[in-house]
Amino acid sequence: MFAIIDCNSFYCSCERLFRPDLQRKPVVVLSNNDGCIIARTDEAKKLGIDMGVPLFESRELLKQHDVAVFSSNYHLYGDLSMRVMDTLRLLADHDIHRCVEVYSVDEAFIDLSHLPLAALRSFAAHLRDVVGEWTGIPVSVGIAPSKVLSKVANRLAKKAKHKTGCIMVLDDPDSLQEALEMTDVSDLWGIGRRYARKLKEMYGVNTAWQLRHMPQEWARKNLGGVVGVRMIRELNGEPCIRLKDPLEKKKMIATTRMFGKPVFDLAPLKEAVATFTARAAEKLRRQYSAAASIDVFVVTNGTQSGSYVYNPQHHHRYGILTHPTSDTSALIRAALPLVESLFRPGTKYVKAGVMLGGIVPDDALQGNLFAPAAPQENRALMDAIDNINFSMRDDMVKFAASGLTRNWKMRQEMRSKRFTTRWDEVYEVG
DNA sequence: TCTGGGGTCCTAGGACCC
DNA sequence: TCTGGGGTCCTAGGACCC
Repeated sequence: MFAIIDCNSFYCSCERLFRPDLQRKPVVVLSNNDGCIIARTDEAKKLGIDMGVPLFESRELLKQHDVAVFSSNYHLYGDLSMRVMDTLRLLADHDIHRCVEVYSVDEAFIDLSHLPLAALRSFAAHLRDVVGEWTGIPVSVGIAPSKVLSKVANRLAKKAKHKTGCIMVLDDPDSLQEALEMTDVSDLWGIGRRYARKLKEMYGVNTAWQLRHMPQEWARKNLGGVVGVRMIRELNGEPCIRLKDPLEKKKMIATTRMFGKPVFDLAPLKEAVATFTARAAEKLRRQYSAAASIDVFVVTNGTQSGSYVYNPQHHHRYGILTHPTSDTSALIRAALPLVESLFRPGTKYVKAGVMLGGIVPDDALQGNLFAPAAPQENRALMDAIDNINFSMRDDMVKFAASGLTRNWKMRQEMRSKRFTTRWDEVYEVG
């Protein structure tokens, strides 16, 4: 059996921790750049505020109902996420390295195959209560024989909080059938917009229960090959998607941002890309990896005539490094010529980003026959910079190419304080 | 005026090899 | 003039996730 533990309205719950006055009030959190709404409490959902809608479209509604609006505060959410995950690991401690998979900032799977069926419900309640007590974050728990089914359980637990106490265990055929009949295919983990539409319009498959009875060979042809086959098997209670090893490293590392205001010149564009490269390199070093390729992209908002149409155009270019590296200066040296070659004067740029690929462990760097050996002496310098930036303040030490002006940086007008990670912003009591 | 950021897995198809 | 079969590696692009 698998459990999925999911924090309820995670970002909003984080904000509420430091604003108890908002406990029963509608709260929303905005995406970077205060662009759109990416988290809502139940109260906000009830007002008809949808996920992902642009802020400017819902301003009226928010004002009308006195909704509390926050810019996203990733320092805070990241720190609270760590506390929740640490708690889960502690509670599931029989094999600390294999049994908890942190799936996202607010979700974790736990492998419960060692527990007797009769113990599942009380274990779930224990998780919910202890996490709530220690971190202040409310969570929902779904338990079922496969990951896909546990997500189904979790969703239903959350939908009827008062009835379920945020816990649902699907451990017998009847409860499983009932749950799958109540679940629209579009609400399944792994069925997105496109497949949901295809399933309904072409095949008349509307519920998870119906999908469960489709043949595997049909799924192989029409639902993304082996991905579709796995979906059918998971729905039938046969686990096909294992827990991921927590030591696995990322295969791609990206840092991308919308600009606070549009950029027209090469200089700030280069500054931005250098800054993103430095950030991506930090992430790379944090997992003890090196990258062999770098991809730079810029986004223009397309042609604009008459009424405004959001029509982003991506342009990218990539370079291969002579040998894999995690050295910020080497990566910036590779990135800047790519920006230069992408740049077109007179163009309005709204976003840019850097993606590192060809990621390998940095302790086993393969030599390049045609290039000098990889310079590793910068590693100590890089570590020093990382330590200073982590403990003192963001970007206390940075590369000159990153610039000092940063006119392009994002807007965050309604950000709460970083209560838990910055001494000068720590929460004050009475 | 204004629309996030960071990932994963899979498949098809081309280049290349023996 | 004829023109196989089996494999690997890489990239682009599609679909999905939170």
